[in-house]
Order: sequence, then C-alpha cells, then structure tokens
Amino acid sequence: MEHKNCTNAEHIEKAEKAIKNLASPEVYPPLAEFFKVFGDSTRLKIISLLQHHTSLSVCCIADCLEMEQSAISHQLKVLRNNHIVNVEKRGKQSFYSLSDLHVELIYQMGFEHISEEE
Amino acid sequence: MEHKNCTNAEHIEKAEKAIKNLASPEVYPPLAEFFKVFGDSTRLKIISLLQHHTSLSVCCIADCLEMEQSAISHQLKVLRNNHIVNVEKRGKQSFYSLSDLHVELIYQMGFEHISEEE
DNA sequence: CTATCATATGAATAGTTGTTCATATGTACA
DNA sequence: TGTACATATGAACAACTATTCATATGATAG
Repeated sequence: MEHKNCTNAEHIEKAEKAIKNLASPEVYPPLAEFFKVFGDSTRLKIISLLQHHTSLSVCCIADCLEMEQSAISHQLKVLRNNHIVNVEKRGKQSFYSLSDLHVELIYQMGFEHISEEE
Repeated sequence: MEHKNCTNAEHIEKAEKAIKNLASPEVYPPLAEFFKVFGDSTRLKIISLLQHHTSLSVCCIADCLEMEQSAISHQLKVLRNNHIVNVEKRGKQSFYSLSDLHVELIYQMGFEHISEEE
C-alpha cells in the first residue's frame, strides 16, 4: 500500500491494521452484485410477495404489483441469476419461490435498519 | 388489484393471499435506497475496513483502497446519508466508523450467501 | 495573516440499469 | 395443425451512478 494522502507514523500503523479487515479484491464485485439485487423497489416487492414459503407464477406477481409481465420477467431473471429465487415449471406456468432463508433474513434486517432511523 | 394477466379462480385466490405479504408501497423506495448502498464494491470495501470497531480518517481509507480522496469522500457521503457510518471530527481529520451492528451483520450474511453458491 | 493539510462538493462524463415495446419460445387444448 | 395462453428475451431509451478534475471550506501551525 502506498501512503499518498497521509504519511505520519500513526496513520501508517492504523492503515496497516485496518487493511487486514479487507477480503481479497475479487470477492467484492460479486458481493456488490448480490446486494444490488435488493436495491430496487420492484425486486423487493417480489421478494416480499414470496415470503413465508409462497410460490407464485409470473402473471400472478405481475397482477399483484400491477406491472407489465415483461418487466416482472426481466426482474425475475436478475433474481434467478443471483440465486435469490427458484423456478419450478409446471405446464405453461413458472412458479417462483425464495431460494433460501438468508434472503428473507437480509430483507428483514434492512427493514429493521430503516425503521430505527429517526 | 386488477387481474389483467390471469383470471382463473385459483390464481385470484393465490394473489389475494400473497398480497398480504406486501408492506405499504411507500416503504420500498427507502428500503431499496438502503440496500443500494451495499451494491458497490468501493462502499463494501469501506465497510470492510471499518469492521470490528475500526475508526479511520478519509485519507487513511483512500490509502488503504488506493483510490482518490475525492472518490472516497463522495462514497462516505452516501454511507452517511444512509446512517451506515458515523463521523467524528477531530482537528483537521474526520474519523469514520460503522454506525451499528446491523450493517456488519448484513454484510456478513451477503458474504455467506455468495460463498454457498456453486 | 498565510501556507499547508484534510475534507467536502459541484460539474462533467462514461457506464449501468429499469421499463417498454415488439416478438420469440414453449405448452396445452380443440 | 392451429390457436390461445404463459413466459422469456432483445433492442431502445430515459434515468441514475461512480469516478475524475477542479475548487471550495475549514482547521492548524508557523
């Protein structure tokens, strides 16, 4: 690490220590990608709908959110790619559900965090 | 709710039930805003650095991440606005730290989630 | 007061993202 | 086989975002 901004001894010591909290650089882009999925109202609403072991078809989600089928389908693809939902195809329809408990927990913690703000 | 996409009885019943999982519409934008903060590598690295009660100055963070002071300052503003970090000004410097445990937990859960994927 | 260091901020820009529209794929049923 | 339904996907566009550069603010030491 270069010390371009500050050069005093205390600074260097703190920096050397803090840098141990960092993971290897290649983990951050996929982690950011994962959190980015939660950073959109439509996707959060889809996650909401699928809480408590609910399994819904695409058209059902579109109706609940009063949005176009295509918009929902595009967002479900994002959720699928990030292993946040599972699909089960039955006949003409695709049923989506949350892939694991992590997702519901992260969603809940976000909820708690913003509720605590004044 | 309109049933524009599907109209059969089973669909309508499922939709009426699922819609109870939804919170009121105005909670989603701020929640998305909150998660969006985690959706960027630079901000995740800053959160990483500040883990375990670490408190760092702006220039120290810039040095650790080998990035421009200005870029870090802009991102710290985003983190501040979302109550993810606290600032304590001491003389010329501003020391940043994580605002509460939620942040560290959410970060950790994201980490676990992506680690579990094959 | 002035020079310097630390931080913050505004404007500009390149890159990304969510939605819509049009259309393709895939399934079921007559 | 043909038609209707359910879903997926590609292109286009407007809106947003992260970084850089230049500069402003603010504090301290001389």
